Amino acid sequence: MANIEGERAKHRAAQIDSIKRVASHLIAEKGADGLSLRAVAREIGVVSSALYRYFANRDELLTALIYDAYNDLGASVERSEARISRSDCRRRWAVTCRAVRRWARSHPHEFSLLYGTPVPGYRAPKTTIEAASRVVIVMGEILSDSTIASSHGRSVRRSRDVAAFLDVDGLARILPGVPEDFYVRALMAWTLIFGSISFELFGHYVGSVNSPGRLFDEVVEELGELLGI
Amino acid sequence: MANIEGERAKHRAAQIDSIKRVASHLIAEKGADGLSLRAVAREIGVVSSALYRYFANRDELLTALIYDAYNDLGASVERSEARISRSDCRRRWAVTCRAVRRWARSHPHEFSLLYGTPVPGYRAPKTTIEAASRVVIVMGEILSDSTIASSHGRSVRRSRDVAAFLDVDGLARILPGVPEDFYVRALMAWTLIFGSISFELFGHYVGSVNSPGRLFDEVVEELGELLGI
DNA sequence: AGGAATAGAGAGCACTGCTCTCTATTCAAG
DNA sequence: CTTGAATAGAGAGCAGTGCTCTCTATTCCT
Repeated sequence: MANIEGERAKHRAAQIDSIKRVASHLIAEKGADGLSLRAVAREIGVVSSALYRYFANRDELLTALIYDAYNDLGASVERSEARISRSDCRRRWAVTCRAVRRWARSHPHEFSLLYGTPVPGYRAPKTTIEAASRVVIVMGEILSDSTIASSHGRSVRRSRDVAAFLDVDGLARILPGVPEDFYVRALMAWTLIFGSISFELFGHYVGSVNSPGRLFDEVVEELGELLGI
Repeated sequence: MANIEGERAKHRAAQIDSIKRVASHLIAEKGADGLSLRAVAREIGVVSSALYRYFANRDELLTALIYDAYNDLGASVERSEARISRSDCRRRWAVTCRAVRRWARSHPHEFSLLYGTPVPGYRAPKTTIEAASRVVIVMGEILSDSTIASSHGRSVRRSRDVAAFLDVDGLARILPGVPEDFYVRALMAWTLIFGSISFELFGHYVGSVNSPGRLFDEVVEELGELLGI
């Protein structure tokens, strides 16, 4: 079972790769709605029913592509961030945020797939969530490092018991060393970064923002201050 | 031409109404992807080709529904905000933001239609943009009123020349009396309010936020402070 | 009253996701 | 090495989609 050397197993892996590659191109060109199994089959020179040997249905293929896209985004952001000196938290923060935006702008349809309207009912296989966390983890590390380094006494609003509405255990794993008072602001930063990019890509800034990139940089800086980075 | 009294004109208006009503229900139940012209036709007891007498294609019907949804959201938010004393800007701000969230949660598919992945290529007929502005206008008025009332000297980051990347004319119309230094923060607030709701509805808070409502309230308050409301 | 505009019916085209059956190939165990 | 099982793909077919075209009945306007 699952003989990795067999001719069949090899062919299978290659086919799955082909399917995902072609499907990925289709999505990049025409968006998730434009992804048609029949078009994929046509492209790789096979009849449409053959695809069902590899993916039970369209949603399953889409889920696989979502997983890959999260990993692509994550890897891209990790690479950019890794190039910056660990001690320069401000720059790490700015570079990380800009890397997210750059990926989003060069993969608009994939970004929509990840952060736009969810396509299936739910799309929360555990592996997907894990892949989705990669960007968040990078951001969390920066905040952690900066908090530890500066032990700043920056005033944070009266904290209220954050444990009442946040999953403090989960957040503590992403934000080690960061006081709970900061959790709300950290979530705000995460949300606003992706919210800004969505607003830009989805056209909501048309008519009020001429250079979304400049605004984004301002937002990143403002958030850096709010977080004490 | 356009005789509003004629039997035909009356029937036409009624049919358009029926179509939109049925289509709206379909979207509310199954989302924009689940909207099928044939299903609408079936429901109102007419053959599918007849619908093309009223809407040139699916996108045009969708655009009409988007327009209506923007207006429904706008009217709902305006109603809530109007109930608060004009002088109590903090409360007006909180109530307005909560009204947006309440509408979004009771109309999740419509919210996705407006603020999720854009469906056609572009959807920017002028009337739609106008309808979309209603919520923004309410928010802008609150910020204006609070700025004028308090003439606070709250410290805002070095301003940079905002005119270089924002449409200051357009923004000045929405934010009369608000100094340009605040424009970036105002845009941040707008973006974060809708970004938070998107993250909640699209499932990105699963695993880190237990009560999105509580988090939302915190965010609203934090934004209020950032804006000096 | 008669010609023009309109609403709807109905057939049809090209496309979709998906299922089912049937054949050819590879695999793995005797 | 052979033989029976597992697998990949082909091909037909079903039910659904958006949309177009033609044809008929009704309303409108002059």
